[in-house]
Amino acid sequence: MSDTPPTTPEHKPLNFLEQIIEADNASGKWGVNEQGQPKVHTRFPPEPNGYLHIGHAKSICLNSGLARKYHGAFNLRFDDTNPAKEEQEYVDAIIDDVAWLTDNHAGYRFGGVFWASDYFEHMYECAVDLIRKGKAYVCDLSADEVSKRRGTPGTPATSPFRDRPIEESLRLFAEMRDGKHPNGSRTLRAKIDLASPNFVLRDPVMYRILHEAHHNTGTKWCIYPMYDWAHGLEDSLEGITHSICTLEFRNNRPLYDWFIQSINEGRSGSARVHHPQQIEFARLNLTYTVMSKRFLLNLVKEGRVSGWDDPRMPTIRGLRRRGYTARSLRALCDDIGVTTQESVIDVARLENAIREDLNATAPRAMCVLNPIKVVIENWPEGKVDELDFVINPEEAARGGSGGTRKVPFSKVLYIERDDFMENPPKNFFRLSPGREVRLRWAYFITCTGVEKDAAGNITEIRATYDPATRGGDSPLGPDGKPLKKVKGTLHWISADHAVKGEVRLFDRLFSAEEPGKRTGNQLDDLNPNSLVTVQGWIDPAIAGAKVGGAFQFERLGYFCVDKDSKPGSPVFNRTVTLKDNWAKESGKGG
RNA sequence: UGGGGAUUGGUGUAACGGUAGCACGAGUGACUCUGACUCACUUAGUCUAGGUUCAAAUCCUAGAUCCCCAGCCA
Repeated sequence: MSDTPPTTPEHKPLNFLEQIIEADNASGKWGVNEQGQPKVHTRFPPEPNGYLHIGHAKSICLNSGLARKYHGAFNLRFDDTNPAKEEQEYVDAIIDDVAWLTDNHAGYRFGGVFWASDYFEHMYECAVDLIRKGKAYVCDLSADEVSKRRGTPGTPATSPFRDRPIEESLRLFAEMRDGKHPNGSRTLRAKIDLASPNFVLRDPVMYRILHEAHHNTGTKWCIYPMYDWAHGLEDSLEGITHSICTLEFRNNRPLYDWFIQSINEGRSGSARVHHPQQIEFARLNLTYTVMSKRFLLNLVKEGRVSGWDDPRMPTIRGLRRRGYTARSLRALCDDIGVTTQESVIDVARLENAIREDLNATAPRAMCVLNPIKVVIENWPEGKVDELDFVINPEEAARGGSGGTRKVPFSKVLYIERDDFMENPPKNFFRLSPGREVRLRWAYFITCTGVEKDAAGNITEIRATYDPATRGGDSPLGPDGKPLKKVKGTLHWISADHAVKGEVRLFDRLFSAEEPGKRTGNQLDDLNPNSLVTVQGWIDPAIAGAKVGGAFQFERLGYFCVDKDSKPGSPVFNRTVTLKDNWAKESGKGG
C-alpha cells in the first residue's frame, strides 16, 4: 500500500479560527469525542426575528465548515429569548435555509436543532445560585432610571438596590417568575462593577419581566433572560467548544466569561459547567447591498419588493430564488476568508461565484429577449430542419460528451436586435448588410437587406443561408482548413417553434456602492431598474423545465425557472449576466 | 471624554524577524461555433514618524485614521 496522500491541489493557509482550533486540538484543550477525535463543536445561533441573509450565510458556512473540517458537530440553535420579536414563520424559514445552505448536513455531524427556550428552567436555577452567592440582585429601577444612572466613562453607575439582602432578592425573583410584578417594574441584575470602564459590566440586566406569550413555551414564563446571561449558558449546555460571533460582541466577552466563572465558583467536579471559548470575527459586508434586518423588513412591508424571497433581496431565500446555488455561496465564503478586520466585499465576487458554478454545470439553451425577424430567402417555405445543439460545451471541453439535443430551424427566425446594425463600426462583428455570420449550431447566413416601416424602423432582416455550413461548420478546403471563417456567432430561435415566456431581468437593488451614503437615506439609492420584465422567445425544449432549473441562455446570462411559472407560460429569472466585453467596449466608445 | 478592537495594491486575503505572495478587479494579447470560458503577460501595496536589529509588514515608542460599547435588543 502506498503512503502517498491524495494530492491536494493547493495548500491553503489556515485562517485564524483554524489556527486556534488546531492549537486546541494539539493541546487537548477540549478533550475527545466518542470517535476519539479532538472535540470541535460549533453552532449558528439566530434569533428568529427575521429572514436569514447572505451575512448569516457567512456565519453558517464558517461554523458548519469548521465542524465538517475537524470532524466535529454543528448545532442550529434558536436564540429565542425575546418573545416580543420572534415568530414561527421565521423559525420555519431559518431551518429550511440552513439545511439548504449546508447541503442537508452532508459530510459532517449535524447536532440538530436546539432552542434557548428549552433551557429556561436551568437558567433560572443558575440565576438563583448567583443570587445566593451574592452575585446578583433584584433591582427596582425603571428602564429610564437605569439609563439615567448609567454614569459616564468617568463616573460610576448607581443603584440603590445593589445591597439588598440576598433573601429579599430571592423572594422578589421568585415573585417575578410567578407573575406578581408588571412589565418593567424590576429586573435581576448581575453584581459586577458599577464603575467599570466597560459599560457591559456595570451590573448588566440578566432578566426582565415580559408578560408575553412565547412561540415555544407559551405563557409558562413571564421573565426572560437577556442575551449575555443566556448565551453562554446555551453554549455551555450544548458542549460548544468554539462560540463564534461577530466583532461587536468583543466587549461582551468578559461578561460571557464572568457568568460562567461565577456559576462555577465554589463548585467542583461534575457540578461545574462547561466553559466554551467566545471568538469574534468580522461580519460580511457587500457593496451595493444593505444587510440590516430592519431595513429589509421595511422593504417587504412597504411593498418595494415582492417579499422576503424577492430575487433582488440579499436574503438566502432571495438569492436562492434568483438562481444562486448553495455551492456557490459556500465557495464565496471560502474565497473571502475570515479575519477580525472589518471589510466590504465587492458584490462582483458574489456574481463571480455563481458564474463559475453555473458555467460548469448549467445546460445551455437559446432564447431571444429583444427580437427582430430574419427571413431566410432561400429556405423553402414550411421546411423544418432539426439540428444538433450541444447542451454543455464546458463539459465537452473537459472531455465529456456535453450531450446534444435537437433544435428546430425554419424559414423565419428571431435574433436579438442588438445583433444587427445597418451601419456598424469596424469592431462590430455581428450581422449587417452584406455581412456573413454563423447561427449557433445551425448555418452561416448572409444579410441581403432590410425591410423598414414608414418611420424608417427596421421591421425585418432578409438573408440567405449557405447549405454547405449545416451544423455551423464551414466546409473544409483541400488543405483541411475551413474554406471560410466568420467572426460572429449569434443565438437565434425559430419563430414558429419559440415559446413565449416572461423573463425577469434583475439588476442590483441599489445603484450606489454604499447605499445611503449620499443622502443618509438608503431608500434614495434604490435602483429603479432593478427589475425589468420582458417577453422572451424561448427554446421549446426548456420551456417546461421544472421550477429552479438553471440554464445558460447563450450569450445572455444564467437564468432559472421561477415558481411563478404556469404550464405553457414559463417565467425565467436572470440570475446574472455573462461577462460582456463588447458591452463594455461599445459603451465606452460612446 | 473612558474602555475595547482594526490598519498590507482598487477590493479581499497570506507572511508568525529572513525574497511582500495569492485571488478578484482593471489593462494587453492569444484562443474560440457563446465578444462567454480558458490561457499568457501587465498593473498596483505594508497608515505616519522615530527606534531596536546584519535583517522589520512582523518587535519597541509616539501619533493618525476607522469601527464597537452608556437597550429591560441580539
